[in-house]
Amino acid sequence: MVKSEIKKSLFKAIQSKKEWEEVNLASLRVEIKDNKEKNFGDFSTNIALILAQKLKESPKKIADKLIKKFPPHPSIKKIEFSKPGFINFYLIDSHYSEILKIIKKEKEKFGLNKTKDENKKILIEYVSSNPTGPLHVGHGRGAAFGSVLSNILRASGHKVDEEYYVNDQGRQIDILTLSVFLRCEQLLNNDFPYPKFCYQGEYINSYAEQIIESSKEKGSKGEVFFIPVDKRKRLIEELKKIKKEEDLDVLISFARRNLENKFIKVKEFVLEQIVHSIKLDLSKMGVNQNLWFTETKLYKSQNKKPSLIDEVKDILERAKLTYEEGGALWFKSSQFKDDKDRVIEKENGQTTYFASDIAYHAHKYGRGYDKIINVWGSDHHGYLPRVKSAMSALGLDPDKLEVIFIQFATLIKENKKISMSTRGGQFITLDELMKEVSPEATRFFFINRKAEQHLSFDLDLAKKQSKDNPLYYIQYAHARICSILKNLELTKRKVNSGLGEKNLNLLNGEKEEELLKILSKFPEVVLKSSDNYEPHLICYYLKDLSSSFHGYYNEEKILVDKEEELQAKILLLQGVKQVIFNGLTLLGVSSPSSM
RNA sequence: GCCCCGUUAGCUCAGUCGGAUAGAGCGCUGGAUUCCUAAUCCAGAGGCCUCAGGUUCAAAUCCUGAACGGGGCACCA
Repeated sequence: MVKSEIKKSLFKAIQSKKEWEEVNLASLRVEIKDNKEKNFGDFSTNIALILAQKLKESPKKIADKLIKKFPPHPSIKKIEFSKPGFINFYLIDSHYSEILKIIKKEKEKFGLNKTKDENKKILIEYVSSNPTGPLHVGHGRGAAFGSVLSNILRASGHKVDEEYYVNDQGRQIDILTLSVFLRCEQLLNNDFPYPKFCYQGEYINSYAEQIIESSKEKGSKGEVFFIPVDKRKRLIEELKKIKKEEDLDVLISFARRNLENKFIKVKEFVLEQIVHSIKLDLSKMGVNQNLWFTETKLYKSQNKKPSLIDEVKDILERAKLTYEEGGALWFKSSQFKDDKDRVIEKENGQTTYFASDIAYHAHKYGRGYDKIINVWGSDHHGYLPRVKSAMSALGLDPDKLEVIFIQFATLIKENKKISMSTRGGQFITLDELMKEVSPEATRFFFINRKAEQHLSFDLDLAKKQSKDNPLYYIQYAHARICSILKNLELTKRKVNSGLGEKNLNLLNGEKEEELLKILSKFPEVVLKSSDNYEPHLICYYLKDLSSSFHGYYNEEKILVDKEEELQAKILLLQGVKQVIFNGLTLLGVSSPSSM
């Protein structure tokens, strides 16, 4: 926070010089940086170097003038010029220890941004996996990312809604329903063929069994036929003819015709089951979206008004941004920023997934958010230009929509990659992963890498209970502090914060200063990770803090006899404990008091 | 062919809107426990920041090109 004050003061200093009137402050890319090297003070700025170019004056001269004009600041001890043109700021010794009073006061709110002028209303949509099967490892990364980012954005003062978009419409769901039907038939007649293009997962069988069970209960005596007996032969013949994926469409319409409302009922049943299990998996991981938006909603017309999908179609048509070709309806997305035009209504009259997405995103815009964030798998990156094109076409600001692409995750076990093909049901589900390691570790390890990086999730490491495992390392630091505080109680000594606050100057060891410095950086780290959508920064920060604490712990005895020193140290430990807690809470991970 | 992401120590990865001597963990070598949790700590070795140009007072960082790896280019979702 001192940094922003330094920047302001520097600008004031510039303005106070007549010969520098022309300088455009807004265009200056001034930075105030933390110094790694102690000899250069606490902060440094490059302002003199930047101005040197514009003013055609030496950095030294500029720096000298700036230093002279720099208004006094209670936390700044001295300001110095240093080659080749930096200005270094040295803070007074007590500056960093003051942070302990602030932490003490703000407690779990420390690190949260309180500036209200930049608060935004944000919608963040993530996971949104098709409800055609359980979540797998790839979805887990998106889930952890979206959830933690939401926490962080909230911590920075924004109002955040978390949403899951359920694709409960369209062909994939029909294939899913068909798959369940065919499994039912197969369970009742072993010789019934099952196409390889249908869903293969074990969960399909389980749904089929449930359906058969419930049909039995309803009175039909044991033997249940879903397809009318006279049609079964025909169906088996059709099944034998299936050569490619598209051939399934024949079966779907066959099933729809002959099963009538049973098809819809089974579809609804299966969807409900799958969505339920998705919600369950997510909540196990601590992911709880507060909004669930179904694609079906886009197709329903209400109060005699056209459906959302018809509405956007209509707008595009009236704007003459569509045309017919080959029996399909195309949107002229290439007029905006897309490589080619895209189909919104297929030859068979069905609208495409893209059409749904236009309507869906238009609806998001209509809900009054300042920022709309989507978390997508990196394999969808080519999809973004067409969605943005559509938003532009509808007269909406495409920049309001921001998409974060998450790279793929691979699992490592015993130093070997585990292959994860979704085909053939040979994939590892998120639930299995959480059973193998813990839900907490799952969350942490997914966040512990920036989104653009491919992630190797090392199962053995995530289970390890040693410093190799960064999560345990951090949690252990927290537990250690709790243990010390407990020991203090056992010796019948009491915490006296007032005395501690008066003796903060005793925290002058090298390790203590380092800890104080790290603690005071926490608010910046939260802000930065929020501004740049980089939750991983919190993980790295907490590792740093924990490492510094463990070093301190090994070097110095905390529970010393001298009361003043003891109380100051306790205050420091409480600060570290609080910040670890606040950080882990942002990550959605617990802070155990004993391990 | 076009587009997105990556490439930093033996391995896994950080690296501030370009800034002063490039960082951590693992692994390796050597050490630390009569004492608050050794589930820990300390020290050492280990670098052409993939390559080649360019911009700049200053490049791991920005621009151009190349190589390698992952992903994407549907009337699928």
